[in-house]
Amino acid sequence: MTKKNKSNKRQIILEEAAKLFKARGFSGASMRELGAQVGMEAASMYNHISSKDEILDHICFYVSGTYISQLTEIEQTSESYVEKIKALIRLHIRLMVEEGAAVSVANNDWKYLVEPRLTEFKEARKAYEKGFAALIERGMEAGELQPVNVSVALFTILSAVRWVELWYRPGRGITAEELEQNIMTILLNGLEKKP
Amino acid sequence: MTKKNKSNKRQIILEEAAKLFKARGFSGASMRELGAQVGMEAASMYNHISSKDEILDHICFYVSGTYISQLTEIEQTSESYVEKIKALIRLHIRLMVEEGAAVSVANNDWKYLVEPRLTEFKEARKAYEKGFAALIERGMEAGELQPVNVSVALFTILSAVRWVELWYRPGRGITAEELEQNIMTILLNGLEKKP
DNA sequence: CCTAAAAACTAACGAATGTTTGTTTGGGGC
DNA sequence: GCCCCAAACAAACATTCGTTAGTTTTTAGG
Repeated sequence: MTKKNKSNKRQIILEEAAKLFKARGFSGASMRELGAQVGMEAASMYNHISSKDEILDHICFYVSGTYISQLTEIEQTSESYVEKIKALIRLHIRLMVEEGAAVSVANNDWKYLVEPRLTEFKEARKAYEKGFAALIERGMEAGELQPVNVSVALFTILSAVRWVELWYRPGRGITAEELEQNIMTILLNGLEKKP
Repeated sequence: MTKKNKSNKRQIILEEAAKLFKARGFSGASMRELGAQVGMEAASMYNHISSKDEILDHICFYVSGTYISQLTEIEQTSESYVEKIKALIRLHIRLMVEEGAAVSVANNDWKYLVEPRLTEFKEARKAYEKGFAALIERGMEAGELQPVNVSVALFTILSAVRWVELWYRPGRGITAEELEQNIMTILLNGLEKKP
C-alpha cells in the first residue's frame, strides 16, 4: 500500500509534469507551478522524485524506449515493407493520440537532458531513425516504394505525424482511425489526383 | 551612419538571438548568454533593444509577416491550385533553408509572446492556415487533388516541411533544389509505387 | 583638439529559480 | 493509546534571471 501509494503519487507527478512541460516548455515550467498542478508544495514533491531533471529524463526515455521496442517488434514480422512502414506510422499516430504530452516533451525538450543521458538519448534516436530508414530503403529495393532520397522520406514521415499533438483533440469531428487513414493516404498515395 | 550603425548592431543581436533561442529555447536562453554570443555585456544590448520579449516579438512577427505576404501574392496568380500549393511548399522550404533560426523560433517559442501580441500572433497564424486550407479545398473541388480531410492535408504539409530546420545543412550531399523536389514528390505523388 | 552623443562597461536591484533543512502532520501496526 | 515513518509543510538557501543606474569609453562632427 505504502509502496503503491508512493508509486501513485510519483506517477501523478510525472503525468502532470508531461502536461506542464508541453504547455510551458521544460525551462519555462517551474517546480512551484508543477506543485500547484499536482496539488502539493514544490518541496513535497521531492519525497517522490529526486530532481526536475529526473522527471524530464523519465519522460524522454519512456518515449524513446516505447518507440524502439515497437520498431524491433515490427521488424520481425513477415509483412511487406509497405505494411511495416504503415504499422510504424500507425504506431506514431497512436502514441501521439494516447500519450501526446509525453511524446511532445520528448520531441521538443530532450535537449535539456544532462550528460551523459543527453548523448544516450541522441544515440537511441539515431538508432531508431536508422532502423526506420533501413525499412524504407529495403522497400525501395523491393520496388514497393518510389525512389526518393531515403532521409528525406524518413523525416517527412516522422514530421508529418508530429502535428497531431498540436491539433488532435478527441471530439474534433475526426476519429483516430480516420486520422490514420487520411495521413496514410497522403503519405503513401500523395495529394495529387492522378488521371 | 549613426543610424545605420545602430540598426546594424540591433540586427546582429536579433540574428544571434534567433540562433540562440533555437538552440536553447526562449526560456532556456539568458540575456548574458546572448551578450556573450554577440560580443558585449548583457546590459549593453539594452542600448539597441528594449527587452528580451521585444526580441522574440520581432522574430515571430517577421516570420508570420513573411508567410502572410507571400500567401497573398501566390493567391493572386492565375496558376492551377496544385501549382499554387507547390509554390507555397517551396516558400516554406526556402524560408526554412534561408532563415532557419527565425522560422524555428517562430514555430516553437511563439507561446512565450506576451499579450496582446500572443493573441495577434495566433490570429495571424490562423488566417494563414485558413488561406492555405482554402487553396487545398478549391483544389479538391476542381478535381486536382485527392479527396482527403482538408485540415489533415494542411497540417501534414505544414509539418512535413518543418523537419528541414532540424536536419538540413548546406553540404549534406543534397541541395535545396533536390530537397524541394523530393518533398514535393512525396507529398503530391506519395511514397508507394503504383503498378 | 574639443565636445556631445552613442554605446560600452561594472555593479547592483528585486524577483524567481531548483533544492535543502527542519518541523509538523496523519494514518497504520503493535 | 502509543509510536513511527512516510509525506506534507513553511522557511530559507545560493544562484540566476531580466533589467536599471551610474559611469566610462568610443565615435563622429565642427
